[in-house]
Amino acid sequence: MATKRVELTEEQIQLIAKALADPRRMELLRQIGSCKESVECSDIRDCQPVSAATLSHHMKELEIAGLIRVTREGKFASYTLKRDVLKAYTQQLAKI
Amino acid sequence: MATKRVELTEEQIQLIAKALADPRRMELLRQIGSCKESVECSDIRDCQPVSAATLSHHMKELEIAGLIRVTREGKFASYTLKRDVLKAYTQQLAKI
DNA sequence: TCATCAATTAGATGCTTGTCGAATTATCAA
DNA sequence: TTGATAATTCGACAAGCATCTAATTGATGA
Repeated sequence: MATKRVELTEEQIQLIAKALADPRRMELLRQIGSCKESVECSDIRDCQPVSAATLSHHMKELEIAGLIRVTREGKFASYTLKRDVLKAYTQQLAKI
Repeated sequence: MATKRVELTEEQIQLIAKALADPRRMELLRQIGSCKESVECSDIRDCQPVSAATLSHHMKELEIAGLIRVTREGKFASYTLKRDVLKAYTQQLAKI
């Protein structure tokens, strides 16, 4: 899927900036982004020394910021990077 | 001055991400960036509803992150955006 | 139906941080 | 030298947040 143009509100920009401010979330986003397709929650838990509760919390922050899409199948959750949103954010910053 | 290539360490990336996470600092950076040349501290105080102490604190954070350069002349301080650093950050993000 | 497992939510805790007023430092003019 | 002004630093406080364990929800297989 080609990334499409996204317009970010000021509120979204702030949510994204905050989401990226935590090192763990930055790392999570990188891991998700490193995969062409989606990444399963359990795969991430294997790599991050953090409780399931904390991981869930961080994923929610990334989702609220609009940086990832969460899809659930049965018991399992998986995540994909929304590249168009990340791109819109970097372009917004570059305009400064 | 042409912006030159800058390589950011992981620590610097985190400092920048944190610096951008506060709405007030984001606003400050925009104001500084909106000026071709440097911006005087007093000009900023006129626009931001914040105490001198708080302003000084934020400027220090931006400076530590490497996003601005602070120059002092006599009693006065002025700030310039380090565009090469900001650019390096956005490029780093875009690589995700 | 029941036990199990994945993920989320709830509640608590300790650390970080944005903010201010007051004190301090540094500069300049009279 | 003294007084005024610009900026920073100090000390304190409240809000926010990353983290955990425990409890809950939801799905699957026996």
